[in-house]
Amino acid sequence: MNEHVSENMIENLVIVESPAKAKTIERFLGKAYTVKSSFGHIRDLAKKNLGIDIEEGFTPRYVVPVDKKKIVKELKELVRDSSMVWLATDEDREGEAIAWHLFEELGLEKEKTRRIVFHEITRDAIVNALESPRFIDTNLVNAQQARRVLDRLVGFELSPLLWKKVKPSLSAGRVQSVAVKLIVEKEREIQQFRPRNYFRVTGIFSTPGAGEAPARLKAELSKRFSSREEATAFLERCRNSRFSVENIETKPLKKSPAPPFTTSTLQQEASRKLGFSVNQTMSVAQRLYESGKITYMRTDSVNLSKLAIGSAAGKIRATYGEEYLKSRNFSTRTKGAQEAHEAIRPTYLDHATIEGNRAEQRLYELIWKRTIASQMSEARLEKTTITIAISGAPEKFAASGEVLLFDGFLKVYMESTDEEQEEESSGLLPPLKVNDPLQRESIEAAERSTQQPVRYTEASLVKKMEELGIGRPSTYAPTISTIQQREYVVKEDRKGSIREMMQILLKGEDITSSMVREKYGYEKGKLSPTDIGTVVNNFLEQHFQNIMDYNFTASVEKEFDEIAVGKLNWPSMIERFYQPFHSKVDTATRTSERSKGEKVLGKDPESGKPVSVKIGRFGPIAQIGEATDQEKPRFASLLKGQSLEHITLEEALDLFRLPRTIGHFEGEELVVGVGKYGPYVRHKSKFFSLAKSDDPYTIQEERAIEIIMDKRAREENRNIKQFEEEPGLQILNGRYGPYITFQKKNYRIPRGKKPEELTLEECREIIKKADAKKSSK
DNA sequence: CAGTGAGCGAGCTTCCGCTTGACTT
Repeated sequence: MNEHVSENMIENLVIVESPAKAKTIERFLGKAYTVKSSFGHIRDLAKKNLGIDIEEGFTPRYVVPVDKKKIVKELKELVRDSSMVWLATDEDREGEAIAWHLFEELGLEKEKTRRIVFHEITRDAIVNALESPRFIDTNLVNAQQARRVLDRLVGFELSPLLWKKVKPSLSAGRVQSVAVKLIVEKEREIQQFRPRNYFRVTGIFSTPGAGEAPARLKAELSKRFSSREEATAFLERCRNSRFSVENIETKPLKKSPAPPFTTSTLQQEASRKLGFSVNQTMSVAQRLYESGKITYMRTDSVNLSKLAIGSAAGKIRATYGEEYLKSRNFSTRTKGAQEAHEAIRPTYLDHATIEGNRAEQRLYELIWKRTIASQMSEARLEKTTITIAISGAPEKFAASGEVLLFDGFLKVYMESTDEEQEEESSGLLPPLKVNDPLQRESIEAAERSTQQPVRYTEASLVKKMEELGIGRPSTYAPTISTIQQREYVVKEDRKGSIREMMQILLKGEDITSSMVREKYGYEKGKLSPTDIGTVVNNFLEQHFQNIMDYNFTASVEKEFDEIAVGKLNWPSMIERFYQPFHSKVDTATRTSERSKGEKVLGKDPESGKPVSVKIGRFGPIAQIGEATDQEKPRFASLLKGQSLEHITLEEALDLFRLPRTIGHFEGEELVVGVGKYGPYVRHKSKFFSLAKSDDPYTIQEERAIEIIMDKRAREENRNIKQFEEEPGLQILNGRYGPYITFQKKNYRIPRGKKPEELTLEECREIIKKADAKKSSK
């Protein structure tokens, strides 16, 4: 003890993953504890040469990445001054590995190190944890190493193969490639889908009330007709039929609340109810977490702490009354869930709303409602179905209605679904008895079409991935960004089209028919594959069926579980996987052609040469002629929105009409083309982007000049002010409004200041302050 | 930054999962 006496001696150093968590725990623990965070993993496989010594039994080569050097140094210094180090990282595979990496990298001593875990951040949970320490679980760490090594081998052997066989800089991996496959397969289903039209029959009936006002009732026929003739024939038969109540069935119904949020369900509901992208949801949730308003937002657990359940109960009792309360805990059924944390819930359940920006308030409110509702009574309903008989016809009409007897949790929150509701069942039905006659008002046969499969949104893709056990709460959002960044998939809106559907109406004695215009196929923010996504997917499916199988992750997870309990040796598990995998990579490298998705569309009428499309080094291109010794083919990039799959010969030939000269201006040519950044007009070697509404094939000289003048006016407008004494300092108008630029750095103008009235002194002051603020951070 | 696409060769790209800054005019 004497060799190192420091005034800053720390009795206990506790290390957790997240700084926000560290702050909370420090509050619970006394002065004898210093709590720090590791900011996640502090070591990873080296990037060079796989980071794995395959020959040496897959020995991992771990390094501290540059952005972690600082925190590691800081932790090392703290460790030196500490009597006891408590590794309090999460109780799952990754958390155990983080603890082990800390132990190794910080050079901890076994006698001075304890490993503790807790699933919830409450005083009790933490105190209990401190009382029952253990040591690092090597088997669990090995399971993580196996997971890490497998992912590296897959990713770093498949990606370079794609660079050779498809296009540079592409990527493949256990998770992302399967996510892309889901989207490619959905698109295939949609292409194979053939809509079928049918007629749906609904009738409106009334009670021939004596005295009181007649009540109306809408009912649907149990049978659907596949043709206009059948539907009309049915209406003919109804013309003189009598209708009566055949049966009345009343059933009690219960609805239960959904469990509290996990990362995946939060992303889904925020997408459906608030229109947030998964990235947006995560960054808003991160802010709520950091400001202490919600619990941790990356979790697969639906568990609530006893404390939370108790305080939800108090809130519900006080606000809605005892009959609305039903405390319960949910259990997780998700594949591969590791449940290191609680569900996502408000830290303080008595706060129904919070301060913050609009997005934060809305997301918080959603989380609050979902959590509270999960602890509330079931809703009780009564569902009534009335069957209506038709004289002289076997078909029946049915009307159903739901009556809410007790709202329960519905008072607070109702989960939404991805499917569009066909038609909501009506509320209260009129009081009727069996055999009551009904007056037929009208019967309508409306033409409908079967729905094509629905494309994924970001959030519904996350749902699917979670179902398959692919990816983790911390990677859903990044994975979805990656597959869009690689341009495997795009998020798009579809305007939809109009179609005419027939409506046949029986009213009084007349049967009339009319055509009704109907919008269909409208989509917002749906994911669909690009050409590259499809080509890469087909290539991987052809050569690596096992990795592309939806069950691949589930089956390796089973083995990781066996490693985690010490029943399986991790290098031999990896060996068994790697042998056949690597030889497939080898085979594909040697034998397979470059996978270009090449397709011949036809012949160029001018030259008679073949016209084809394929994936080139820079993306999809069209080509006239073939590369031979004598000649070079002509190339043109496909436009945005065009695909190898759908492009026609005419559209491909059109591409070669660009660039074209459309006239002159100020004595120079006006040339229209399509470049990397879309359609442009070039004038005096300057480029001007065309508007979305301009078509490069038809645009005229006059409009091109207008675009040029517009741009010039905007540039003129860009300069607000300059100072003679300081020519490098300018006040400019930018995309986000006025700003100051000086020495390649930009500065915001404080609120309340008019940019054109700023003096040089004031500008210098603003810059000085901003720089000072920055360096202090 | 508004091309490119033949071929050579150097050097780069890439995984999943754990975390938050850095940027944010």
